[in-house]
Amino acid sequence: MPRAGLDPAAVVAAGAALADEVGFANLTMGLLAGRVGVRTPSLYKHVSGQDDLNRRIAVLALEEAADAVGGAVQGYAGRDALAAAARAFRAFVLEHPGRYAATIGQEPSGPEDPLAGAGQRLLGAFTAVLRGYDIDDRDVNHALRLLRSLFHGFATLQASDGFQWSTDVEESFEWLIAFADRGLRAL
Amino acid sequence: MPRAGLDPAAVVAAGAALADEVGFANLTMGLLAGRVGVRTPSLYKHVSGQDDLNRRIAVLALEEAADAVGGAVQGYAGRDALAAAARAFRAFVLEHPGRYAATIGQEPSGPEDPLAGAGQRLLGAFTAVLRGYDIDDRDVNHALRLLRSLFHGFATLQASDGFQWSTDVEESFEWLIAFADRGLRAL
DNA sequence: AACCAAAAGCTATTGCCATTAGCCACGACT
DNA sequence: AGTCGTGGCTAATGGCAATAGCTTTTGGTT
Repeated sequence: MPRAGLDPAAVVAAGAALADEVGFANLTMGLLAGRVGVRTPSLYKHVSGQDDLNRRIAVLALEEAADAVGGAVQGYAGRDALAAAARAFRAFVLEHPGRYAATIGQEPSGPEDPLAGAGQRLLGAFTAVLRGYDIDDRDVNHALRLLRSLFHGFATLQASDGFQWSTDVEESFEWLIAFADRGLRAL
Repeated sequence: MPRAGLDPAAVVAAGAALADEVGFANLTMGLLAGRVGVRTPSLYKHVSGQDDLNRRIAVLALEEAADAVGGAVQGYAGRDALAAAARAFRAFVLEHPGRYAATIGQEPSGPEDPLAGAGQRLLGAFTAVLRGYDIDDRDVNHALRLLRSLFHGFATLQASDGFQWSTDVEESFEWLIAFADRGLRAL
């Protein structure tokens, strides 16, 4: 039996890719094992179980999302930055619905949890967007939560194809960006 | 063996209550059976399986949410209506996290699906809120999606205790309502 | 009042999935 | 060449969903 040359990172990456393909809810250890060319119990040499796998996928997703949003914002400010961040975030969720779903309902066990760090990085990317607006210090946290709620809500509703989002979703999203921009400028 | 006197509605109601208590992810057929005083296979006389149960819980949750929001809005208009709807929706999600979680990721199979009808009712309650604002017909749908995204996002992030929402979540929520109100009035 | 069919329970069983135990081969390093 | 940790394997366990098939209650009909 030749070695498969796996390591935790490879297993997690494959798990994330598989989750995107088959849906997070349908990600099983057996399916993942088949994908990486190994029998199920062998996966336990790299991750300690399904919970661990899920958490690691969530961390990966948050880091990638933070990179995507952070990268998209580079060189922009104000409305342009907001639009870039929003589009990047939504694109990420739609392209990687499985790994993003892994982040829902995960909460960091403590400040040392990698999940907390990854979450902070994503939040930081949105904070950068807010710096382009003239917002009172007291309002920054509220505004941050607003943006997070708005984008998370829109992306997840669309990803689950919630309710007859039949047409012009793009248009609605652009409208939403404009709405948020007007509101933030008016503070 | 005395009959337990169950019917589908009772099973679904008990399932929803149990989901609120133990979390939607931990709702199992065995647990529900124990709760209603019956052995597991007997549940299958009332619901066709776990998927069916989940969908029915989701329908119940959407109907209840629609009732809560619709009722709260009665007699109010404009900002008052918006605030009432927002608070009612959030209160519902926080009081019934399990059944609300059942609605996430469910998509109606067709226009005949009860899930579609229940979703429409909830949407209708929010539409009523928008009537209190002077919104161009072309924008109504966008605004509806905005509100749905905003409230869904906020509620689910808080319910999953997303990111250190440590304190002053109430304040953030009121801030968010004010933000949306200003934006809608400015249209 | 007796009867009977449908409904609603039950036990037993199957099969899938996560997880653990314990064995064995590969291969890097001495 | 020897050795030892790592990463793979088979086998087994336990939980859960689901199905099969039997039995009892129940409510309506004669």
